[in-house]
Amino acid sequence: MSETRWLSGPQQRDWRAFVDGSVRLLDVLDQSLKTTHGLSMAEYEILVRLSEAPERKLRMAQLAAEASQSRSRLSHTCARLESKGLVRRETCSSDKRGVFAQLTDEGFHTLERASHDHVTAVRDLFVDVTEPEDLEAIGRAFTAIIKRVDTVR
Amino acid sequence: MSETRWLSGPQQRDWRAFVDGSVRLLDVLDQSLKTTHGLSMAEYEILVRLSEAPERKLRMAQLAAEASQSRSRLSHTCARLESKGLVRRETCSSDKRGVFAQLTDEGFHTLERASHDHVTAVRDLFVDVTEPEDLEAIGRAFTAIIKRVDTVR
DNA sequence: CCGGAATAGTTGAAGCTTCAACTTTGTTCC
DNA sequence: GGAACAAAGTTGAAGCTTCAACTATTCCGG
Repeated sequence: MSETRWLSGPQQRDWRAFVDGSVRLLDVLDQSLKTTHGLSMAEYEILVRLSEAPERKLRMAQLAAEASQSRSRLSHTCARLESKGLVRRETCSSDKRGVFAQLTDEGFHTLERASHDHVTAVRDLFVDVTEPEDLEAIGRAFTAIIKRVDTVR
Repeated sequence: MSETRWLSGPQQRDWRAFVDGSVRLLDVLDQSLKTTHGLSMAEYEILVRLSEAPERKLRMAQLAAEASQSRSRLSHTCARLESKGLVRRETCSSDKRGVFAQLTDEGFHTLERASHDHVTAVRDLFVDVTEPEDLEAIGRAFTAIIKRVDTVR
């Protein structure tokens, strides 16, 4: 076991700012979605991905990948969304192991309402307090991180 | 209710890269800490804050604020850490409502071991795939976000 | 100095996530 | 063609977080 290579002072400050900031930011967005629309951010992400898919439906595995969730978690969450009437599930005819999740009309309208407030909050708390070039840097950096992290998962 | 001001295409890409990337990154770090040292990242953060405090102890409320956790969550988590022998709690003599959490020696040594691997992972998955100027941008941006979010909480 | 409001922290239940085991269906290859 | 293996999802239990209610103590205005 090698000697630990600690982060430099500035690196550590930047890293901690990110961890604290992202935890708090995602927390507030989650609360806000939950209290005003009864959705968690995880549920919201699922509705968004479905709304953008052809016929507003996706296979469970793909939906899980796009929403960065485990399959198990998606199963449970979809069950909840289904019982709220926002999503419907149907088995895939060509591959009988498979299941499609599809956004219902009610789900779509719930998403329309929720996304208005959500985007407003994202602007208020994130975009509007970040310099445009810093926002680009964030996009660049996290795109690379996603690629890196996915090699390890 | 006003018209929704959507994010621009690039803004949306940057925002989504951040959300996906941070979820996946924090996820992997959490798994890794959990499997190799039996600690969640939330627990790890608590140990870190305590280790840096004078006498390695802090009041519960301050610890909660520093670790970006609710008091309730901290109570539960501290109870678990206490039962693992990593933390000890004692009431404050000057304010009998108050409680100090203190890192035990065992907690300190657990942290020493865990932080080695954790920092290595943070380098591998975050620092080393990010351009230095992008890292600075992240630090700057999230420092501002913390300030903004804390006005709303 | 007393009664009401505020602060510190805990608790138990409900809700969500993770984990491991399981069922069903598809794929491979001999 | 069928045995072994892999892939898609689901399930229930255990673990962690959130929520609301609660106790105990301190602060503050009159």
